[in-house]
Amino acid sequence: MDTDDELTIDAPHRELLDQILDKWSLSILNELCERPCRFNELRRAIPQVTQKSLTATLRRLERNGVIEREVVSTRPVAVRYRITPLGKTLRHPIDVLLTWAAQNMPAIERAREGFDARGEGADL
Amino acid sequence: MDTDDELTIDAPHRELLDQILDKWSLSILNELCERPCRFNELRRAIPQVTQKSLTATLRRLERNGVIEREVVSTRPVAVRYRITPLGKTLRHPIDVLLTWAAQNMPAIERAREGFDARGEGADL
DNA sequence: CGGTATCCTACACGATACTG
DNA sequence: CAGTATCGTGTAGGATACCG
Repeated sequence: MDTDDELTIDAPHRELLDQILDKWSLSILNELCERPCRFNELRRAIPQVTQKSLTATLRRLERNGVIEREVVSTRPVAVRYRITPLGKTLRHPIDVLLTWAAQNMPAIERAREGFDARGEGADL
Repeated sequence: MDTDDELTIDAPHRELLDQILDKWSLSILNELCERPCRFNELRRAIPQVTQKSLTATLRRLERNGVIEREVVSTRPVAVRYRITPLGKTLRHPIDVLLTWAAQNMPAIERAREGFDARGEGADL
């Protein structure tokens, strides 16, 4: 437990994590880890996301090399997104994160209630 | 590797992760995992953060029960922040994340260059 | 020292309309 | 189907000043 970790978080790391842990990326990656998806499949899988945000997020993930965009020139066009080998290396970190969230959600909720009951952050 | 993960990301999970993986939380938690810190120690450790953002982030982390705030009523007051047992459970997820970032940064940078060179996202 | 209180601005994000 | 274009808004977060 005392792995003496000297990991720091410099700007490039922060920027990278911002691009991959942002509002929609986690859901998209989680989805694409299970199977390749077309654009509208993703929309249905993540109903809250708008076209615009989905497009933007997909582009960003593609730019970072974690997903791939393949255009099938049928009629009408089909576009299929899939995870890349690099993207697959994200699966473990994401799983760890989601598992943590699932396991600790109750404790977090209790903590919030206690905090809020004391009115220490009435404006949060 | 085929753990058949059916982890989904519903709103509460997303909200929770947003509060803990946001711009400054990772740096703060990473710092507090190593030692308790006073307010201005944290500012020095993370020079880019402003007072306002640091205060806000600390409050949010406190609300979620992952850090503790102890006021030492000396003259002038001292305030010491420390990680809680619940917060310590975050160390592994964070380490996994930072390790991933460190290991894959070069690959990501190459992917970005390739993408940008093709001009596919001239406006990103 | 460890914060609040204001003010301000960029940008993330949603809503809506249109297109090859 | 898979986007692009345009507009409008909320708000995260920086700059600055002040306080117990």
